[in-house]
Amino acid sequence: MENKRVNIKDVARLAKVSITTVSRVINKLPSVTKRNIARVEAAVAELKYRPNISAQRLASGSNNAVGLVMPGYPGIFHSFFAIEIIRGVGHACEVFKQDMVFHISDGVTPLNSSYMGGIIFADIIENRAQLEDSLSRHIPCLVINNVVQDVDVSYIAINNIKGGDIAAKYLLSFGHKRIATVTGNLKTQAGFDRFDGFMKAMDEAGIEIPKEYVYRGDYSRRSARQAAEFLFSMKERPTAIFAQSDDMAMEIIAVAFEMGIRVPEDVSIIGFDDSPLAMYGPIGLTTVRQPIFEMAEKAVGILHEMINGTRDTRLRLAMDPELIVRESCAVPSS
Amino acid sequence: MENKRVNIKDVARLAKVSITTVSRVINKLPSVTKRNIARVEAAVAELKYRPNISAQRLASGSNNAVGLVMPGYPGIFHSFFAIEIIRGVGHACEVFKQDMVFHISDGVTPLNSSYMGGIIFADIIENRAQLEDSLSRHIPCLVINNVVQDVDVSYIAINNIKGGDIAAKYLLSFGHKRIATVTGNLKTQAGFDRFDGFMKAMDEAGIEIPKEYVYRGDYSRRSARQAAEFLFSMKERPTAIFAQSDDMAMEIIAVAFEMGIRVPEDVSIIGFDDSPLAMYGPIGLTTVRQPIFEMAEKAVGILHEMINGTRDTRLRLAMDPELIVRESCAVPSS
DNA sequence: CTGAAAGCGCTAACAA
DNA sequence: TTGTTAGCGCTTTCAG
Repeated sequence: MENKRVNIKDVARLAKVSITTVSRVINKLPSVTKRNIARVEAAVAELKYRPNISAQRLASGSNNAVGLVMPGYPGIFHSFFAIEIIRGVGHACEVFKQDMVFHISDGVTPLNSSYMGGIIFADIIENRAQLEDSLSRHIPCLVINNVVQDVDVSYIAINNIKGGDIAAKYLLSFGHKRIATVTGNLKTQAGFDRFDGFMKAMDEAGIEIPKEYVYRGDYSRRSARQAAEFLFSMKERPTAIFAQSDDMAMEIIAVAFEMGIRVPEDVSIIGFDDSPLAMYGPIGLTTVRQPIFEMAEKAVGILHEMINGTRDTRLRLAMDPELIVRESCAVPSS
Repeated sequence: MENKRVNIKDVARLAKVSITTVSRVINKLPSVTKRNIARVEAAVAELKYRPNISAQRLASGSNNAVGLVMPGYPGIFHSFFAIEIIRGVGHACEVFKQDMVFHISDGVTPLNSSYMGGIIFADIIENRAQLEDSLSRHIPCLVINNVVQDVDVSYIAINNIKGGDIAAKYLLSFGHKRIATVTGNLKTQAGFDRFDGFMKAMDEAGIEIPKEYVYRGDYSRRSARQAAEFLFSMKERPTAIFAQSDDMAMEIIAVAFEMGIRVPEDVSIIGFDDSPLAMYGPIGLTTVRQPIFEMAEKAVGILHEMINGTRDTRLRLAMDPELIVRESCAVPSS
């Protein structure tokens, strides 16, 4: 039934060379005559031979699959963030001709780390144990999307403080004074930092944000809807709102439409993410773009260097977000 | 530098048993005394030993990583569909303790199939060659989300014809007569089938759909917006619209709001997908749910059976979609 | 119930 | 440039 897999020996036999030569051709080592290369390639083609990767790894000791470990909390897979990471890592792996072993982590199941040449941890939340375990095995690890202080590991993060700052300054540039914000989950580093950067910039500008203008959301559309209904029904409505995710920003705009409030004439809205959603809808959403895809791509490159020993110092990198101007912000009319 | 990995021998030495016994404990084979199990486990813990998967695979001949190959066309990663597949496969792999090797296919790069015990192809579009190649190597393959006729391979698909039928019948149940549809990409099997099922049901019910009531979209929000603007500005407006994706349905609703057309009073809208987006927005979207996650999960189970020879007959399964009633449909007022 | 020994398919010295 | 040979770390008969 299971028709025996063709192996390197079969190829060697057919090509009338040694298995070493076949191995050399497969690995594109120099020092093989053209004639032999041709013979081997012909045999490979005829037999449809594919090297057994497990054997290659075992024999060579090398291990070129990059692991991507993502937290599995509900909702993450609907987030733009998660998708961009998968895309970025996947794409870079394609380029580096490495396999990507994808692991949705429950924080408990141990990783088959022997399998992976290196591991990228996206967002350390509950999988700190896995990270430390892998580290203790001397497997190259890289954390993305999180600034990690308490563990000696390289990371690439997004400068969310700067992101909050960018949003704040942009709103201020129009002369807004009554500025509200709908936060993401403040327990996450990203959520806190965006908020922090935003508030600091306001402070520096001498703009005071009253408590009622700070609505603690959780990135969900539901929370944004509640926030919008609350803010829009205030006696003294804000003239600008910084929503800490595009999803929330879009929901706020939707509520505004429903309530007959015009964007950006009556209220300016700025989001965060530059999700593709931001381009559609009734009005283009001005937002702060996070280079998630680029971060993920870069991570693979760095990991690559770590794996082949080109890099051994700890990397701490925070990538800067960028303002994307569309139509949802303007000077206040009131 | 690279501190030597601990291997099964080290564990055996420390536990004072043979490596065979260690292997047995690792693989949870019976026939090991409790005492020895304990000794081995202690040694494993102390040494932080992890079996080398490449060696395990090589020695056992087995190969338990499931490959997931997805087309890489632009936009796919923003689709609800793709995410659900990744989640479903990822989750099931976790359960079966298999690794998931994720491959974003460009249709050209050959797969490292020797790596995988079996492969799940999501949506055969441009990667037919890879599928056939893998098949010719006798690697268990399973196609999901596509009915495949011309290749002898098992598949699990969604019954989109039925889905179209469900949408049609639901709209008809309210007594709608002027019914329009905004199609997805009709070149895709899913798009065509939904349209087909819908039209047939209309036909059977004796309802004629004029040409202008069929707007050929492409799943994009942009196309939906155009469709909505077109349909809503007709002299004889449809009283109900079947949008062949939730994304498009949401956009149509947004346009309706902008134009002051009420949903569902003036126009009923039914979507397709049951994307999480459908739950938010100004009004709950009635839609047809596709069991994508379940399909992906099931695929892993089936593949598992194929891999260990429990199943060898070709499987052709189409899973039924299901109506999800929310608030966007009602009896026509005009 | 346990252990010795023979590979799994491949790479990497080392010789020739 | 090529081939011989010894493992890589583990599983799996097969004896004991």
